Amino acid sequence: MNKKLTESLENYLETIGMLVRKNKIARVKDISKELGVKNSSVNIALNVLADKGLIIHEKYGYVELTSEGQKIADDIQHKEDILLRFFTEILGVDKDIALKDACRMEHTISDETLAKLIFFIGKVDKEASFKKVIQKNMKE
Amino acid sequence: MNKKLTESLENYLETIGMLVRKNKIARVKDISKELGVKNSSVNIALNVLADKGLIIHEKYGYVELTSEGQKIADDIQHKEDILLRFFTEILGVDKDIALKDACRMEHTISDETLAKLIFFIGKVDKEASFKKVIQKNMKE
DNA sequence: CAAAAATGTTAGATTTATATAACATTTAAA
DNA sequence: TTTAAATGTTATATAAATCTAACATTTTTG
Repeated sequence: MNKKLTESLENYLETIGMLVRKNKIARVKDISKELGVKNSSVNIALNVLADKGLIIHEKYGYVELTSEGQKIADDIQHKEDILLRFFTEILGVDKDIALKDACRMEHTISDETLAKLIFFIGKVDKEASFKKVIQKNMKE
Repeated sequence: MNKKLTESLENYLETIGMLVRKNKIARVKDISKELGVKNSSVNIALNVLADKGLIIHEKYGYVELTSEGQKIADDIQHKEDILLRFFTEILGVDKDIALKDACRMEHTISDETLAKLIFFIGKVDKEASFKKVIQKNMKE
């Protein structure tokens, strides 16, 4: 029943989730500022997300995530977090660049590849010797 | 002067490059089959690419890459290759899934992150002990 | 509280990428 | 070598995501 969202809609959901976490509320203005688009574009996207049952948005009011919308927002944020950690902690990519990459790739990475990344990071967290070997090899 | 191509146009260029490599020539029909779109869609994309000076396409004729187009096609293919190798050889992702991921991420990975992946793979190639440690930690 | 400022919404336009359907050209085959 | 099949092109339509500009509502402030 749940067709895949577009990258754009995923970004709206993720941004709403972040704003609610940070400010308790999410407003059209904040979403547009965060994503670098116009209020009118946000409004159109919000209507689509509301139609899909992923947010609640009363006219001139705040935006809230439904539980389904929250789940998707969390899922995307999780993908971003994993990719960011992998790029910075394992590959040693500069943080700003790593974040930009993560924000783009979070929409396309498969569950399988994500699981492998999680496994990899988990191993590095647990096994100090593994971490050491990687740091040694990835430096310079 | 060279604005970034859309993901769609990158895919067309990459596909043309692959077909020329494989069959010596690239035809509209083969491009549409490869990308799962209609001939008419291919035609429109070819007009755009020709306008940008990336391909040569005479009416009812074969499609050729200009040297600039070839360079871009090679660049994208290289990104795909690196991502595919990383996913399969380092992370142990199933090949089919890894290829799909690579085909999507090749359009968004930054040069910096790509360079780190290349470095990582290069180290694994050169340092047998490094490879061993990864294989041991990534198994099961 | 009334006016001004800020914020939100709607209508209509643009761009990109696709499709279908009709038409044109080229290639293959009877 | 003419006709049928395959291939390529064009015209027109649709969907998604954005924009600008006009309008509506809410909030702030003098």
